[in-house]
Amino acid sequence: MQTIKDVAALAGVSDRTVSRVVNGEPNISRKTRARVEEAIARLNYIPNLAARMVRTNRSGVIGLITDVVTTTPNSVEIIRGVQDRVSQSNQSLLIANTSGTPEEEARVWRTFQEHRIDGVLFATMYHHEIDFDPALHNIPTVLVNCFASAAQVPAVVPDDDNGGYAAALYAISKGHKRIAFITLNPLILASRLRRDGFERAMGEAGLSIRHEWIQPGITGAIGEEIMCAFTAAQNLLTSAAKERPTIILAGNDEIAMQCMFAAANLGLRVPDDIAIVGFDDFRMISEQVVPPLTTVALPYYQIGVRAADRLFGLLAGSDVMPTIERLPCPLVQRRSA
Amino acid sequence: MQTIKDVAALAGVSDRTVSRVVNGEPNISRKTRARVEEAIARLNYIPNLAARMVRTNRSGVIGLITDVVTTTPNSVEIIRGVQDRVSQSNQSLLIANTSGTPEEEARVWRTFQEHRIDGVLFATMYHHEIDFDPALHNIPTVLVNCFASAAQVPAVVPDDDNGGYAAALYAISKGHKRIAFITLNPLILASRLRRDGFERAMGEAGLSIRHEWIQPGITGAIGEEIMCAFTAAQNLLTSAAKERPTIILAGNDEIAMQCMFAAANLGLRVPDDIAIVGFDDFRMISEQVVPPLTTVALPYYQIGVRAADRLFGLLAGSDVMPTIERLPCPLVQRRSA
DNA sequence: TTTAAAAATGTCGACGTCGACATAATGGTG
DNA sequence: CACCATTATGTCGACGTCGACATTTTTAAA
Repeated sequence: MQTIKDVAALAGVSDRTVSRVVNGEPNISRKTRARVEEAIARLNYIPNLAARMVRTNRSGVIGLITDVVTTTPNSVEIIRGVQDRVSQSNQSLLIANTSGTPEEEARVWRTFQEHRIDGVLFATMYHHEIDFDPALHNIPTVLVNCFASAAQVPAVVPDDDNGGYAAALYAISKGHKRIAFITLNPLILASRLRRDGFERAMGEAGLSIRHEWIQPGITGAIGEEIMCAFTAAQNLLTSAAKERPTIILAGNDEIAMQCMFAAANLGLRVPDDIAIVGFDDFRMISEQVVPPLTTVALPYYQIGVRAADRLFGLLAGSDVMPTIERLPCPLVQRRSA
Repeated sequence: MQTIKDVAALAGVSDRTVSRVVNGEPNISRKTRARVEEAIARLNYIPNLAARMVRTNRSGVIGLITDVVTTTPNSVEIIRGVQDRVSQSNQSLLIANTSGTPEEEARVWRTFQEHRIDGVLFATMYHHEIDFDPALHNIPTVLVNCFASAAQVPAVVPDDDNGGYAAALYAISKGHKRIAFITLNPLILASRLRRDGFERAMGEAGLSIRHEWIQPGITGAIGEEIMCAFTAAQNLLTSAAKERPTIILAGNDEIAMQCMFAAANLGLRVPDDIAIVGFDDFRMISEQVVPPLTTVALPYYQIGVRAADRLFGLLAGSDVMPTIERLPCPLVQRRSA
């Protein structure tokens, strides 16, 4: 592999001059720069970042730690957002996965420290609170899709509460009065937040909430969830037309999909007999279901971008935002409501 | 940050001895090792990989290049497989994304070369043939979910053909005679392969293929696909019971889902009136649809693991497999067929 | 033309680690 | 106890780059 010295020799200048050209430093004569660039091209010289790193003590690498990437496939969008932002700053992205176990997590942090990572994005695939002690790792960190209320760690999360609010508001604005809500697993934070938003909107609109119309669509301990949205929807929809809700807000798109199946099974048309609104905007479902799903979008891509953005801010010593930043979940109108 | 010399000073040995302990080299006396480890712990010393890299000229980092991660969320499984295998070998994973543009791709290769990456996994999110000139990059590379027939580049891909075969075989084994196939976009390689497998099985079973029962569920140029599976299924299912297929094999799970909606709309029960088999096993769909979908699983996780495995083989100079390795797509039995 | 300021280039060494080699301590053997 | 084979530890320098500083060249003002 060619080094800066080979280039220097060929161009007939000192290695330091080549270094300057490579790093775009000022005060290089036009002629010298041309000669050096010529030599670089001829030798196909490629700088050695490791060497630079040893010298400068900055790696230009950001680490992304994820827990169980697998559960929510759409959280790839977070990765994509992060990546776009990171490569825009000419940095690189090292990723690692804790599989959810503390041992693995420790190993990952260790590896990152060995790489002298500039900063870390710690992303979870469910929006939830975590135990996080920044002092333990000593690397600037931004939490993604999770937060630590004890410590003052910057975090970027979706605004589930306002998402639920938006869904309810939309239903109300369309004239619905009989509104049901099939929630996520109550053990999940997002479940509570989305429902809170829903109830807030209902309250503000002066609509009463019928408690038998708020049903969990998922139950069971985390890791062994049981999907019961189909049954819940079936129950909601079997009563006489006058008695049943005219719209179901679903805790997520899978639940919404099951509602659609329940409706179809009962011979009810969506959205005419029963309107349905999802949550998350998992395209694979929301766009492919028939009719396509009106849903509240989780801004995963934005979250990734913002998180990386804040990390760079942190590194530059200029992160000014509130510690926990909530990104809006916009309603995406399609045809199911 | 502490260096090996700080540790050496504290332990009262030479830096070289510390290095030996850190790297687990033999011939260190029990006592010395203990003293050094004590010092390491006390100082919280963490080796500097960059420095090691400069010295040894091996980075211990594998690069993963993906194209548009976003389109097929489930291909995260590939990443997860790669990651598990890579961290098992105590290497790290640098990932970057080309967004599908040649400029970005060039940039990514360049960055990887600067990092002196040991090897590259080049993954595409659709199974297809690519133009790939290994001489251009000069880094050991394994292709993932794609292949280059011109050059002799190791590749790991799903065996779509046998997947289609398995689906058809399953249908046949269940006594179905009237079998329809709603394909992927004919422009996609997987479409042809899956269909080939289907036709092979039909041929072997002596069943004739009714051409009006093979319909595309997706059409249009790549990047602007139009989903028409719902309509296709509707057409297939509106004829009288004696005249219509008893089972539909779908090109993927989204298509299968649309078939289920079409069936429901026509008042047909799955699987009693019409059985449906998907492809891909996108859990978000296949497990959540009602009834859950019998489908052919794309072994994405395995593909990731195998690809990384082969890359390490390549690096160790011992990759012996056939250039293009096809991983089986097993049928996952659920309740839609 | 002289002169000072600015621009362009060069010299040297350090970053943290480990390879090559040298040396010292230890343990058996005859 | 001398001797040699191990085993254990140390010395030195190089890896490729860039920071600090020095030197030379150019430019422009006096």
